[in-house]
Order: sequence, then C-alpha cells, then structure tokens
Amino acid sequence: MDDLETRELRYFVAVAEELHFGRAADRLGIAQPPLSRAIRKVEHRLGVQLLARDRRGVALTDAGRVLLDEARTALDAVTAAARRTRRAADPRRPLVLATKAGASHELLQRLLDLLAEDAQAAPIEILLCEVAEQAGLLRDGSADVALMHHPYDDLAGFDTEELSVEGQVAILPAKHPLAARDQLTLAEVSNVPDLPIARWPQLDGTYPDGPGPEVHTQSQLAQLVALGRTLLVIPASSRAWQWPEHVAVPVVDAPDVTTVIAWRPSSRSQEVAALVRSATALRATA
Amino acid sequence: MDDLETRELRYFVAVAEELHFGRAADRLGIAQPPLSRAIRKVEHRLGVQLLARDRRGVALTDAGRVLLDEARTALDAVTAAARRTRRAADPRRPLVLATKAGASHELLQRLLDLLAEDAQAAPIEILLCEVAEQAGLLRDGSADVALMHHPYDDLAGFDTEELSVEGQVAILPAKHPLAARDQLTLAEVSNVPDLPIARWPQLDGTYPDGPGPEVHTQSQLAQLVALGRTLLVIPASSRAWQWPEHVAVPVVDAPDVTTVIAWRPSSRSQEVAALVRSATALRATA
DNA sequence: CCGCTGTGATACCTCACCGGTATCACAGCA
DNA sequence: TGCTGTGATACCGGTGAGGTATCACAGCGG
Repeated sequence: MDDLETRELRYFVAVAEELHFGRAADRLGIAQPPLSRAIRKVEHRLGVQLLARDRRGVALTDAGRVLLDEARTALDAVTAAARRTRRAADPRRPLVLATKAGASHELLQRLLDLLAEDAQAAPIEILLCEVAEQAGLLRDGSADVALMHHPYDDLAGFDTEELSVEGQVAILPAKHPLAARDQLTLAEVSNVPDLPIARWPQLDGTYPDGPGPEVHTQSQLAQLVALGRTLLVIPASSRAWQWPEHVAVPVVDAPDVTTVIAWRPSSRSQEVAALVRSATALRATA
Repeated sequence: MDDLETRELRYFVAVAEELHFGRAADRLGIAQPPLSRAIRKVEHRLGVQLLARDRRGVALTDAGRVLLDEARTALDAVTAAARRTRRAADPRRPLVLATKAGASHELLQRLLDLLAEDAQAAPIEILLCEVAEQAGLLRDGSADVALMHHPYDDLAGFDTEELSVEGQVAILPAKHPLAARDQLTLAEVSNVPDLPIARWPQLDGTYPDGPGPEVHTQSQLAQLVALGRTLLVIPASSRAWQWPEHVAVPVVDAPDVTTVIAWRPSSRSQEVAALVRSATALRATA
C-alpha cells in the first residue's frame, strides 16, 4: 500500500492553502526546494497532478481540491488519535465540552449545576470557541462533546441529541428606529440599507461579496452592532449580546433554532454517554 | 505539533493486533528490532505506555486500546485521501456502491434499471461484500455509497436515507420440522436445540462463546443451513439464501429491518447526491 | 541444575532520504 | 536589458530507519 505520510499531507495542505511554495515552506519551517520535491513526489506516487504551476503562481487542480479536503480530515484524525490516547492515559482527565461563547448560556448553566450535584459525574471543562469551530474541535480530539445549533452548524458526521428549541431575535443598535419595535419579520431585517448583514469567512478563509462588514469573531460583531454598523439575527438565548447599546427584538418568522449536544459517533466512552444522558435529562425539566 | 506518522500508526496497529513483535514485524515486512524501537519512540513521544510487555507476551494498556481504535480510523482516512484523489483525477470514474451480497436484491435491481434509463447518470459499479464490511469500505474510500440495514449495520457517522422497510424470515433446512410452519415467532426460533444460531467474529476477530458454529462468510452460513446445522433470521428480501435445501418462514414478531442508502457526510460530490436522489425516488414507486 | 526455546531489548553499522545552500530557467516588468 | 520573483535543479551533509548479531530472561523439559 502506498499510503501518504502525515508529513506529506501537512506539506500539501500548506501549499494548497498558500498557493505559493515559498510562503508554504516558510510556514512549515523548511526551505522551499525540499517542499517542491516532496509535492512532486506525492504527485508522482498518486499518479495525479495536484497543482497547476504556470510560472508566476500555483493553482489547485480538481484532484488537488479533493486532496486538500481529504487531507484536512485525515490530519484531524491523526491528531485526534494522539490527543485521545494521551487523554486516555490521564487518570483525572476532564471531559471537554465545546460551545460557542455566549450561546445557550442558561442551558449550559443548568447542565453544569446538574453535574455538580452528581458526585459520580466526570469533571468537565468548558472550551469556549468562535462560531462554527466546534466541528473541528470534535474532529481533532480537542473536545469530547459540543453544544451546536441547527441550522447554523454543520452537524454532518456527528451523533446528536436535541436539547431545546427556541425562536430568534434581532440584535440592533439601541438608537436605531427598528429597535423600538416589539417584534420584526425576516423581510424587515434582511434588507435594512443602513444596517447591512455582516459577512463571515467561508471555509476557504475568503469572504463572500456583499455590503456588510467583514468579521471573524463575535466580539468584533458585538462592537459593530454597538457602533450602529450592522445587525444580526441569532437564537434568543445567546448572551454574548447584552451590551447596553444593544436591543433584542423577536423576529417572529425566523426559523426555530435547535440546540443539540453532539459527539463523535465512534466515541465509545461511557463518560460521554453519561454526559449526554445528563444533558437530555434537562429537557424534561425545561 | 508532534503528529504521529502514518508509518508509526501502521506499526502500532500491527503490533496491537498481533500482540507479538516478531509476527507484527513479519507482517510489515521489516525486522523486529526497528519495530520495537519505533513503538518505544511512539510511547515516548506520547508520554504514554501503550503496551504492557511482561516477558512472554504483550498486552494492550487502556491507552493502547484507545490508540488502536483511533489509529485504525486515522489510517482509513489517510488511505481514503489517496484513493479519492486518484479517483477524482480519473475522467470516467464510476461511482462505487457497496452492498452485502444477496441482500436487498430487488431494490438494487430497480435502482440499476432506473440509472440505466437515465443517460445523465454516472456509471455505477457494484461492490459486493460480506456482512458489516460496508462501513469500512465507505470510510477508506473504496466505496462512495452503500446499502446498509438497520438495525444490523452500524450507521454511526454516515448520512442515510431510508429506502424500504420489511419483515424478517427464518431460513431453515427444508427437512427440519419447523420448516413446515407458515409462520414462527422469535421465541420459537431463538432456542432450537438442534439448530443453534451461528456465531460471527466480533470486531477484534474473536468469536463469542456459544453452541453455534463459527462462520465468517455468508456462503459458509448458507451451506451450514443446507446441511441442517443452523438456522438464521434475516430480512425477507435477501436472496443469498435460496438454495433448494432452504425454506424461508416469516418470523412475525421480529423487528422490522430498514434498508438505507448511506454515504459519508463530508462527501460533497454531486454524483453521490444524484444517486441518492435516484434511490429515494424508488420509494414512491415501491 | 542445565541446556533449549522463544520472547523483546540492545549494540552497532549502512545507506536512503530529508533538508539545507547555491544556482538555474523563465515570466513579467521597468 | 537588467531586475525581481517564481518554482525547479544540483549537490552535499546528517539524521534516522532498517538490517544483522547478540543479549537477557522466563519458561520448560530432561
């Protein structure tokens, strides 16, 4: 079997992301020539052209795009293997729960309270992350479970249990005329000329086109709202947005958001199973 | 980052499976001393003891068990990366559909007929496999989609669409008294002294205890039934079991079996999506 | 008690290959 | 026609993977 080595995968990902051998080599901490050689070797081994070098720049071929995607998940799996093994050997390892900072605050609080009461429960560690990071953290073994939100997050590849369903609110600058309303519709908020929707980076790191400001952290966004530059529509339970300059107005026709607890389906740990059981028990008391 | 190399993962898996450095080295085609060194190095790098060597034999530690599991999936992901990349570069690549030999025969026939009519549809290749192999084939990129059966197969980690639901039948030797019945119950078939249920290998390759014969392919099983040595309960649509010496009797209280089409959630290929759409279209006409 | 066998670990050597430096070939551009 | 920036090539040195020979030790049969 002519398996690729993880080193080769790392190299390819670096080049595919930078689209520049020099910068990629820099990022990897090696010189450019060995990197060029390594990539050619991979191409030769696979019998496939991955990069189109046309003097002055590099572009991904179709096959290269596929490998970029596959290599990322394969590398995640490899790091996860090391991480989980180390944690398995740690006698007092806490479970790591990843969640978006500020989201589902009350639910999380109740979950932690419940676990605190239960002397049996494994210790738990909260890993707060930015939007849409949870999937990666689960995949590379940085987290054991995550709170995620349908339809915002991509739940593909995980097992989930539904925890709660809630409506959404628009977060507006307090001074804006719309902030005085006691309810809004999607049509009303989706096209406010002086409050264009902010744009998040896509998977490849580039930003979609549009009039709104570019952001990649929640605090940036919170500040932009406070400054009266944008608005957003989020689940009602989110607590990252309670600045004095913010006003939350229910959006009556926005799709409901479901908070779920997610974990890797192959996780056979009883601790994870017990945690999920505790979390779902909260539903009854909700 | 101290990522493990795939070579190291392969080495560890070999030792963990053989529980014997010499045999593992043999299987890997290298000598024993480098293998010992490589494993020690991994243990040192992770700071974790993976194997308990106690003179005369090797045993897995808890952490070792975790790594064995994680390493297998990581290696699958790496092989999948190479395989899918190669296939992406192949202009006339067919989609590969994995299914248990003999199962859901009519459904498969109708699906192939439907695709044959559709000139647009990508060419498709059928990969027949033994019981429970489909998950591995999907994971390591050998197959794009699979027909799987709930609750028999482990669907964890895949996206699925339900295709059909059916009852189960007992397959019996024609000469056996129970073969004359026109229906049976689970209680009746589960404990027939002269027809003990056959035993399949578990994940680790060992067989569970019990009176029944050990099998690992369907044809072995088919023959054992014909010989009057065992019986089995399977979905009504299975066609691998129509030997003249076999009789199928409905088991009225057996749980229904759902045939699903499954694929890797991260698969972004339109061909796969189109195939799934075709398959689900069959439901309406069923 | 003494070999004998089978285990993994150790010692030591060799050479492949990874990575480094220097340089080339070439496209854009003043 | 140089200058700059790109990736490819040439060549060299050191690390480390893998080989052979051997050890240390536990069982076990005589």
